[in-house]
Amino acid sequence: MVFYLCQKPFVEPESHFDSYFKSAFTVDNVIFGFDEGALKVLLIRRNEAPFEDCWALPGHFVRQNEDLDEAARRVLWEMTGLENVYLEQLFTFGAPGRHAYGRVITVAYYSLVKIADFTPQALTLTREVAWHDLTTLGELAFDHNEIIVTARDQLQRSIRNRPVGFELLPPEFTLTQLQHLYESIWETKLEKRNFRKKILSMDLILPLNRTQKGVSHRPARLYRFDETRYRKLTREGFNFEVKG
Amino acid sequence: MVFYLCQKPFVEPESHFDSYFKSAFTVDNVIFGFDEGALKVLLIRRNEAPFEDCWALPGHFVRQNEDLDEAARRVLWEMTGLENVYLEQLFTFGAPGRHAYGRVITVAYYSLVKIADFTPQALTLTREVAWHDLTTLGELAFDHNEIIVTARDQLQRSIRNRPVGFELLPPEFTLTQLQHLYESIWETKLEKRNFRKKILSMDLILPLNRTQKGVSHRPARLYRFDETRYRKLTREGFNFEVKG
DNA sequence: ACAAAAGTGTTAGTGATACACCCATGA
DNA sequence: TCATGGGTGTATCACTAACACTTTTGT
Repeated sequence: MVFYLCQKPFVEPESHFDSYFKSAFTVDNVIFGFDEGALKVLLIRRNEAPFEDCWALPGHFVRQNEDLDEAARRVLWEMTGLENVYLEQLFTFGAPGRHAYGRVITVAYYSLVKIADFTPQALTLTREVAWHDLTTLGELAFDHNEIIVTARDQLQRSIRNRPVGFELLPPEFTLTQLQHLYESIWETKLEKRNFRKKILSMDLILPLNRTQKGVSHRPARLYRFDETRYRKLTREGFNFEVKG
Repeated sequence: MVFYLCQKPFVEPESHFDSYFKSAFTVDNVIFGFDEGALKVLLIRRNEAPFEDCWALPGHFVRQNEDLDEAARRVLWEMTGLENVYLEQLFTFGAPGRHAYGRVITVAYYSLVKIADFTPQALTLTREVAWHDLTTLGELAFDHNEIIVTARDQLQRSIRNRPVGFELLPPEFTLTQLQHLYESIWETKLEKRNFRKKILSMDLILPLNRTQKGVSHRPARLYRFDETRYRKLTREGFNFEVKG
């Protein structure tokens, strides 16, 4: 038999704890977008040391009384102007020595956005903001290359069971665009007929009476994602799944 | 065209950063075990304020020059005597106010162990160590109940695609034990014949020429997990999957 | 009329589900 | 001999995978 006895703590720090309260933590945001058939990540060029002038993830220190999620949102907004972005916690990186000024661990967040919905702008602590193609990234500040690799792995896993792909596409898209999105994230080729059958059989994307404009071949039909229906099906136990 | 210019940082902290270096971080370990048909978690009774005498996850401060993974291993060992446990990072909890002595964020780790492999013992900072049934947990220190819920959700997801279940069972186990393990983690009932067919068709567990002892009914055959084969198949693109 | 991508149907095989009875052992 | 859980086979259905040709549009 186990007794649970759980009182409210005394607010009376003991002195031998003081030595632990000398660290800092930051948040770093990995924002993915998809454009011109390629996966992109939003980077900033730093305005301050260390790594001044280097490209880096938009990230900065968390304030003393700020929740982590809140800090991630604030920092993203302050550095790039992006607002109302759904950020998900990814992983925490805390190797000693990863920051030159002291012990700093960083909580990485990630998100998927539609590139057309935002016009990133260099604000605080930022010389420049730009979308970078994932396949041609150079060396970034701190351990940010490693963070991006982790985020990309996570993305590869998560598009399998959650319809996250739709978050990266414009509201109206063609099935071929969706297929290319999966192909570029997984770095594979998918079979057109089976992919379409699978996607359409879920009844999650609605055909519109509109088609692509300005292409020099047969224009493709446009579709949009039926989020309401997705939520309903999910409540009923439906499981989204696309195989690679 | 984007230029990447990424120099080594100067080690010259600027004074306006000082205010950020006043936080601490801890690691907390959620160690799951499985015994008597029920899922268990390893808890300690605390030896120091805050929450002295309360049950809590084995967790403590990370040292200044210690990697997070390393700290999790050390703390687990120091508090419970468990060694050589494979810990995986789970999530980071950082609500302001979660610790009475200042801003403390905690990186939670989790692991699955075979209960019989260890004899937990109360060491540093620990009055008592014990396995607790997950279904009858009382109120724990800090936000540890929330951390355990997160770990449990993660466990429910991860036993689907990784043969983690075998880590919780003794090296030799019966198929019914394995099925009960899945059932208690998912809180569902599975169909015996189909479960066995599915598991055996993967050729990952080897039948032994031994059976259960000391049961008052037909004794079940014992099996063991073929880890070598699992690694080989995984390299070849095989995907473990058990459906609920 | 040609180039370029859109769009579609069928078949064979594999895996999932649902279901009921006999077997081996200890008490 | 009875109670208890161990153990198996088959039929149906759903999904996956593999495959080639016709359609629509712009140039």
